[in-house]
Amino acid sequence: MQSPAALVALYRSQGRKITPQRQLLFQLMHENDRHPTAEALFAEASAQMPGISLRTVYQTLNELAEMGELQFIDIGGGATRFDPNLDDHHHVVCTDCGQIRDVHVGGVAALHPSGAEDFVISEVGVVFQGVCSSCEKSRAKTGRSSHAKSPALQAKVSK
Amino acid sequence: MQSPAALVALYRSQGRKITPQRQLLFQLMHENDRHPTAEALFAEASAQMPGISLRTVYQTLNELAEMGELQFIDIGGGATRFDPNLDDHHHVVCTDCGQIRDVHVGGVAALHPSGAEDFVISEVGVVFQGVCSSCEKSRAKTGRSSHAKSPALQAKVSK
DNA sequence: TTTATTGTTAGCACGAATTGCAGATTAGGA
DNA sequence: TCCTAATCTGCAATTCGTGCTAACAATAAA
Repeated sequence: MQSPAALVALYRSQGRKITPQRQLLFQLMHENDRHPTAEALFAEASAQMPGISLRTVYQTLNELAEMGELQFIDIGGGATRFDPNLDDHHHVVCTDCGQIRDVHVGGVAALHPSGAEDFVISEVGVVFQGVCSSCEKSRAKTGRSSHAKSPALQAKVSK
Repeated sequence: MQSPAALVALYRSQGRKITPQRQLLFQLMHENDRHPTAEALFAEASAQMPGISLRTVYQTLNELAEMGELQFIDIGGGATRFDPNLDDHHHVVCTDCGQIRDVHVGGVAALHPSGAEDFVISEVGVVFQGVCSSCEKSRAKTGRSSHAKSPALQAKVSK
């Protein structure tokens, strides 16, 4: 998504009001690459603005999504996460700790699905699943093939 | 997933019991390529076995997933859907009506994410988003660029 | 076939995530 | 400063899925 300043201008140009809540959220989301859930963002926001409502966080996120300033990613597992990165990118998910990281992948445009000839494709998303280095370490240490998966991810591994 | 008969044998071999509920669900899921939600499957099952519980449907689906007989797919939009197709395949989603179709995609194994060098990747999933032919038709007919999206998919389009 | 043993089922309460609603507030223009 | 529409907040309601438990039924044993 754009910078907080640019968003303020964009909002103004659309007749939307600039409230302190929105400004705070603009800041917290700007260049945030942690793919937080609404609850997580709410927690961060609450730290700086005690009375803010979770409802407002949801509203603002939806607003920004409608405006195309951010995307929702739903990689199975309860809460929807948001991604302010508008570049052409994809994601890797650690099946152990649940972290999501942005990655760039070449050759995606060359992929062609057979069996969907009657579809007009507009987007392609690739999700890699694996184990991150820190989880890999704890595995080796404890000897178990995998420690407790983030509950949200259990049996949720889609192909 | 395997045929109902094979599943019965598999269940027996694991000391699990063969109940009429399970048998019905085995049938309904076998070669089902509609990627139904638990609710949808429950509706189909209820038609043939009036008293069956939604709880039982969820339980059986989880059971089969644990046994590796089916996978859950979570392409944003409320309910988790299940896929009894164990082949190496991917999905196309119609952003209008929400239908999901299996597709085969070549070259997926050759994709390499840059930015995840510290991950040990185990799976790759590709999701295409587009509009199916029948939705494309209704678009042309009504002139609107897109009719009401399945509510579950609104602003849920992940990349 | 009858019985004993356990795995299963059915329901309902509960929990997490998210949205609908309505009254109280407030940003911004006149 | 005043007005009005846009916002925010808090709570109820909704959706999807799971935990718990008493009633039940599939099997193995007698």
